[in-house]
Amino acid sequence: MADIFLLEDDRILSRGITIALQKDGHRVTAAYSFLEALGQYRRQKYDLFLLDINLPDGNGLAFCRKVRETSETPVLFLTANDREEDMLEGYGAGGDDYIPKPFSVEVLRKKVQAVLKRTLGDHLRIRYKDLEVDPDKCLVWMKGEEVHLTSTEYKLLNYLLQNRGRVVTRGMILENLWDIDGNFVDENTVRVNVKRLRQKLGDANQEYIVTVFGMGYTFGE
Amino acid sequence: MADIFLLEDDRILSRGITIALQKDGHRVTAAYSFLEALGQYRRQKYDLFLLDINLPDGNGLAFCRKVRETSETPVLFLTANDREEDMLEGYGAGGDDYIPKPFSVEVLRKKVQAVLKRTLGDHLRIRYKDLEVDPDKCLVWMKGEEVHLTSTEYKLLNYLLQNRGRVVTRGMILENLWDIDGNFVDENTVRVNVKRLRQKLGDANQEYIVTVFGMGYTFGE
DNA sequence: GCTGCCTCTTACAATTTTATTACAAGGCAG
DNA sequence: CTGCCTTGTAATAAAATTGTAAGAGGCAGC
Repeated sequence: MADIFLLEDDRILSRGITIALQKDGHRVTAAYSFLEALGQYRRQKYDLFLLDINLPDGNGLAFCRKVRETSETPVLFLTANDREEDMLEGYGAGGDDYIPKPFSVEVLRKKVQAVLKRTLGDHLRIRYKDLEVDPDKCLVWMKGEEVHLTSTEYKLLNYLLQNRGRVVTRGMILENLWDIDGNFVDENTVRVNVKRLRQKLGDANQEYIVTVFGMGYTFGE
Repeated sequence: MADIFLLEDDRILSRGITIALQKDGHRVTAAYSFLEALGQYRRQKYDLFLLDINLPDGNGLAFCRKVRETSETPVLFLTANDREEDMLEGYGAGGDDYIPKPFSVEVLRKKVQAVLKRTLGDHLRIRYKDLEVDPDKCLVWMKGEEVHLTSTEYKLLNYLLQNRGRVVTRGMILENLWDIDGNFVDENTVRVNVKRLRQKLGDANQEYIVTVFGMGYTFGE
């Protein structure tokens, strides 16, 4: 299961690719033009970019370079088989592989699978809307931007994520995140930390951490 | 995966070779003239030199001798097929093999692969930015300069490298690098050793060893 | 609107965590 | 033994985090 960004102007082909990949459990975000892609791709982290090279209003290669400026996310190019120079340039722009058109769905799935296996491994990231959490690195991203959290904030976020769909009271949070050894901590402590977390996540409107009046907090929804 | 230095004045050919080798997972640094090569090649360690013999401003053979003064790094020559004397001279200058022009990309890849297999074996060097580590020889280079590390520092660096992408706590480091036989060592020991390592690596800005406040350390990123 | 309760927000000081430095004990080669 | 290098400890400085308290803002019931 991975997040895949697809840039392909042929809508019918795009639809086909999307369906094939979704069948494999991936989430696909499709863009149909260079400009649209530029506007969209930063809104979330992706595990793989699938880029058509020839676009009516730009070039997939340029887009690849743009991606490469800030990340190592793998890139697969879709290109007409007879345009060998495109293929070569694809590697030049930092692409990981290419799929010559026309291609069978099987080839596409295999290539995608291979790249994902190589790059993701068993590495698992948690995503919700524009939020992304990497439990291994203890890193958090919001709209693609890395957000620095303190360990308390990180633990708090993690706790809320693990209890998604449930309302957790401040008491529960205190019990789980603060070692209560007779050393009492004010419940307001939780409020302050929630506030700080919200601030760092840019979550003024409680899209992520939602207050349930009289109860506590819940994540999302 | 290896670092390859390419000296070839024909830019189109150079580009093609670069792309082909990158496809095989190698990193290629290209120089287009004798002088440029002289200035560049010391900035990093390479696993293989690919040298054109005929250059407008110098000679690949001379460059090869220069390389041979300080290292045993393998050298492959690119030479026009009809200049047999070049080929012979190539071996004289310390070259390991030659590839007659014009050559197909396949031949190039095979020869490169063969040489690397022979010289590197499964020997794997770790590189990150300007840092290079040879786990077999326990040697470390920074910006091409060898850095002397004590065994503790080396073990520490290695541990961090092996856990790249993960945050390791001071406790984990202690458990793994210090034989805790009831003989307790202060956690600050780790801090001090990290400090010493950073100093030797010239890593004042934590580009390599990054502190994760409240957690521990992580390598890179 | 008013009241009482719940939640948010803010600034600040205390605490915790990390970095730095100096020093002394131990080890090893000559 | 002597000198040099390594390495842990402890003390100090620097940096970052975190709890508290107090006031502001909301919400529900009346």
